[in-house]
Amino acid sequence: MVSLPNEGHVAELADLFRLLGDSTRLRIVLACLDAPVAVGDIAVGLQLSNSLVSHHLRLLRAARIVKAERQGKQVFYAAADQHISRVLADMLEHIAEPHPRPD
Amino acid sequence: MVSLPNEGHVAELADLFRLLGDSTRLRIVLACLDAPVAVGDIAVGLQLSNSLVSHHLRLLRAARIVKAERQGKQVFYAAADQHISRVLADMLEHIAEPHPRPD
DNA sequence: ATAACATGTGAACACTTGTTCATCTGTTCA
DNA sequence: TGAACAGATGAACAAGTGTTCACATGTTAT
Repeated sequence: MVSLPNEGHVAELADLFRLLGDSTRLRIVLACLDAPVAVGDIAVGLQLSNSLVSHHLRLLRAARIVKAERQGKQVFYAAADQHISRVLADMLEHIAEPHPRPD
Repeated sequence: MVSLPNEGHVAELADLFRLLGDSTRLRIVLACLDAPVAVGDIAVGLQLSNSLVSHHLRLLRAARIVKAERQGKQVFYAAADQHISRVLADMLEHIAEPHPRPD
């Protein structure tokens, strides 16, 4: 049951979903879902350029999907809160849902 | 706790989020979240052209975010399953979450 | 059959956006 | 101070996408 969000919240909601709506960016979020990871390590792990990862992380951080914490030369990123994990888990369940007959 | 989705699932996940990532399309989803609504009624309710609503509904239906049911001349659309509502609810909670300090 | 209504669809446009490259800021250690 | 490392950022381009317009499809009635 979702109490209908007002106009402003709809735009904010859409912005969040749009950020998760790119495969590269989504993989970055998934990479730092369980524990903080440094930018460079994300880049290596996903085989992306540091620049690209950094660009995406900036957007994700601005939307508070991830949070950053500096440790020396490195900056570690992690999922901002539990809700992000839940959103992902719910959407995975949606995918897992058997699609019977239509359309 | 999210068991890491494989490559194919990441793309599928991203596609779903991308569809919810447009304000117009998101409003359409919200409009038929609780009960089936006809295309024309959605258009009137949101002040959009029938054509635009239809275009969006096609994408949403292809991704099984909404399901369609014909009744005479009209076609009623409704959210496909509970997971969609949950995803939206979780993301709303994320927005409601107080953002304490950083940046 | 025809008309009227509801929805679907293809093409075309403007606009947005992901990616790369080059450069810059900031931090640590010598 | 300088060099070396980690990350951030702006510009520019290709590719993708939301919207409109005109027209097609399908359904119910006369």
